[in-house]
Amino acid sequence: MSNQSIRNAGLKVTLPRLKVLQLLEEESSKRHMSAEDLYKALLEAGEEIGLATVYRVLTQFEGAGLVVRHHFESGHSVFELSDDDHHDHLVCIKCGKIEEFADPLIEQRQEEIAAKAGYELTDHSFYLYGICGDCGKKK
Amino acid sequence: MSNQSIRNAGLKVTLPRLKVLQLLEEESSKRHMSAEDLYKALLEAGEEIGLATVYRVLTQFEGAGLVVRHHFESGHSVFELSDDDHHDHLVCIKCGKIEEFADPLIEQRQEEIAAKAGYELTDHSFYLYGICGDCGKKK
DNA sequence: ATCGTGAATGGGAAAGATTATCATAAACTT
DNA sequence: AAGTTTATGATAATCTTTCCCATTCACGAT
Repeated sequence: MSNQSIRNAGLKVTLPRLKVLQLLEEESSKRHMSAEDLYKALLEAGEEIGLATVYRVLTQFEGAGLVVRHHFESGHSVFELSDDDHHDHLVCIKCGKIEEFADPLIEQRQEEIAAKAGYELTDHSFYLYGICGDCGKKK
Repeated sequence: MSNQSIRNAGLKVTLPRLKVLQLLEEESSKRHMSAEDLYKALLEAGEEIGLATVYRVLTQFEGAGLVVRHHFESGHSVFELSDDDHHDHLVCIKCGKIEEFADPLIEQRQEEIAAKAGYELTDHSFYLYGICGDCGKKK
């Protein structure tokens, strides 16, 4: 339950935090949302929340490992609920559709590359951009 | 010569374009520079140039394939002179040092992943973050 | 070398995303 | 239930990038 997730993250359970987390739980698998997206959606749902609070809460959630921040190409951040099994993203540059994938072979290769260069790997950012099947047809 | 590169890109050879390109040729292998970085460096070198021009020129260079734009994690763009052989980046999160690497195995795997999902791959963004050998010692 | 024209420039205003400020309101402790 | 601390919300501020437009520049023709 969202309630516990927030507590486990070491954060007080407040209404704004709950609302943001619940919305992410509903939507995050369908689409990746920006702070603005979440703010508007909550307003439309009749919630009273400030944009600054949404930004703050998202930053805290990110720090606590509850959500993952992505940059994609647009420059601004979008967020996704973090699940345990890591995955990367395949983004359609026409319609914006996002598919997720996991590839153990690439994961392993990354470690090897980092090790060879004397780096201790902490994180990575990996996005594939292309044209999805649907968009490819109707050119 | 920078002169020809600009012409080949289908752009008029102007002083600002020359200066930006030359600065990238000197610095780009050492560090990746933002529009602001380039602007300041040119001012300090006594050049008269406007910030808006730097942004415009970089966007044109990117479109012409002369430079590559990276987002890294900071949110703002940095630029690198593009060379023919593609490579990705390994970034130290402590000191900011950047190493380049190329891995045919990963390149090939990307194609396979995209194909399996029905996507036609157009681009990708791949960064590894870690702690470099130097920074790892002096913890 | 000079001229004319369309394209490029520079400076400031504008836009978009995000963060800082601070008085008010909401949480947890007692 | 009261007090203390922390979070919130509205707005201002900041940062990066783009837009606007009068002036200047590059380059082909003279």
